[in-house]
Amino acid sequence: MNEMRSPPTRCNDCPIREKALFQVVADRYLADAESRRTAQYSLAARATLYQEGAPPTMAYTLFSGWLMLYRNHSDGSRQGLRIALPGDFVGYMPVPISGYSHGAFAVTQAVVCAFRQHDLHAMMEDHVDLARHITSIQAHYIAACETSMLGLGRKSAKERIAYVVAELYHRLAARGEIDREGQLMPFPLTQEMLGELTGLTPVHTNRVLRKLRLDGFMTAERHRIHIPDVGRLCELADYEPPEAA
Amino acid sequence: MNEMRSPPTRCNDCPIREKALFQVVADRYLADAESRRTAQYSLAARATLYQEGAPPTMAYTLFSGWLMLYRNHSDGSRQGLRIALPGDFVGYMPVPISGYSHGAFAVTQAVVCAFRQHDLHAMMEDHVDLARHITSIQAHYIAACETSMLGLGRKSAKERIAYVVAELYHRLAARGEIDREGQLMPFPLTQEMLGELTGLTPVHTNRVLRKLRLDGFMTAERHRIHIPDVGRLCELADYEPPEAA
DNA sequence: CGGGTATTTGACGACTGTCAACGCCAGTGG
DNA sequence: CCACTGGCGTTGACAGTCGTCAAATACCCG
Repeated sequence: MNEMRSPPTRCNDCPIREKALFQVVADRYLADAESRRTAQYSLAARATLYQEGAPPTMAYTLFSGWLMLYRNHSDGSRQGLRIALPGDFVGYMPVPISGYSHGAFAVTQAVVCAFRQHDLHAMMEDHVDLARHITSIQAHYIAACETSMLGLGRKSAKERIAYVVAELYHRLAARGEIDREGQLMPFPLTQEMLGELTGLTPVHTNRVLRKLRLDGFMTAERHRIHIPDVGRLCELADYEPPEAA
Repeated sequence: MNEMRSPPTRCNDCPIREKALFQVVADRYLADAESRRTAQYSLAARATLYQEGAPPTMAYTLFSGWLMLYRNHSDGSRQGLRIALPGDFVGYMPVPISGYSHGAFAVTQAVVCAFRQHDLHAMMEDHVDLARHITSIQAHYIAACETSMLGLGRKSAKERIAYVVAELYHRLAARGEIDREGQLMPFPLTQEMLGELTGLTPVHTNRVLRKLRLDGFMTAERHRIHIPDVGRLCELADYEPPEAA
């Protein structure tokens, strides 16, 4: 599918059991999953994982790195739909769907674990609640999409960018990827990608980032963002941090 | 929940079997469904079916009329997410979800059939492929949401409005609700609702509709729209009619 | 060090929102 | 039957956000 994708390898060096966030297959399915899972892939930064419209043969759990889900527009531009972080499950398409509804590419170098959709469907037969689990993952993705629609349709550029950053901050925090002081977050997205997620041009994204910096909300450096006051950023973004689990 | 909702009645006057588009419960589940289904509700135009954040006790199949799914914004405005047409299944939220991710209200007078979420979950245990069916409904909704995100983020007001109309045209056509000549479609949405769906203000929606009329794409009258050339409208909207089934 | 990618900035214009006012129409009550 | 009333649609003037075009700068990788 993409020359940047390295050949499949068995997951021996990265066994499923070590991935606390592996969403799809809970402990009870592990033996089953081990036998059905096909391979682990390593993706170079910018490599395509799957393309919009392609036959959905595989679904993936992200082990490491960031992915971006996107949708192409006929004018050549691209709308970012969602950033996938380690532990997220992407690319699942139930049977009557004949093509991926979106594309996915690696923002950073990334490692994914691939499942055949066919195997997942078979596993849903054997394990009733796996179906509910996948249904739940879909529902969470739906809620995120609805939130994005609200943002794209109603919020200003400043609020949309603040929202993307605030949400990523909390998703990273839940994974322990925010530093001790809670002000510095890794941020491998380019300004162009941030604009794709927020429906803005790269130029305007840059201007808004400057304004956010001047207003003291955040300082976007190379590959990371400093946030002096997360609460204030969330307030601007109208983002409600989820209840700590 | 809403004073405009009429008291529940049994479905005797509107048996499930007559609804060809009833998506959730295929023929094989009908006996089961009849016993579990609680009631049929009639909604007045503008009545709320369920509210964002409320405990998701019920899910609904729309029998007649139009619904609009929406999400409230903190500034008091509202983002339209999707129009539900007869046969559509709305409001399903899997177990870990504690509140509806969006609200729904009746655009026109409407009749829905209500299922307890609890019963649906139980039915998914007994009927394996019902789970897949619901998963598939979710996936179609996801694809629609992704398409909307692309529109809200990348398309002009003219294209977005054209898209909503073109999509509704084809969904109505599939239900046989377009007249013989294929140019006149029912359209109960107010311009304000159309603006909510497209992320526009009512005023600008009106201006764009005028421009679409001047350019010969459509004539929006009271409760209906005339489309002289559907193909040209779809081209403007960048809408691909689904393969005729 | 060189070349490509990413960021930054300015000037300008188009698109869309805001505010305000008016007209149209259907339903209501006298 | 008619006046009233509220919702919806329409239009104008104006402002602000955001996109486009262009160019310069900064940064990374080889």
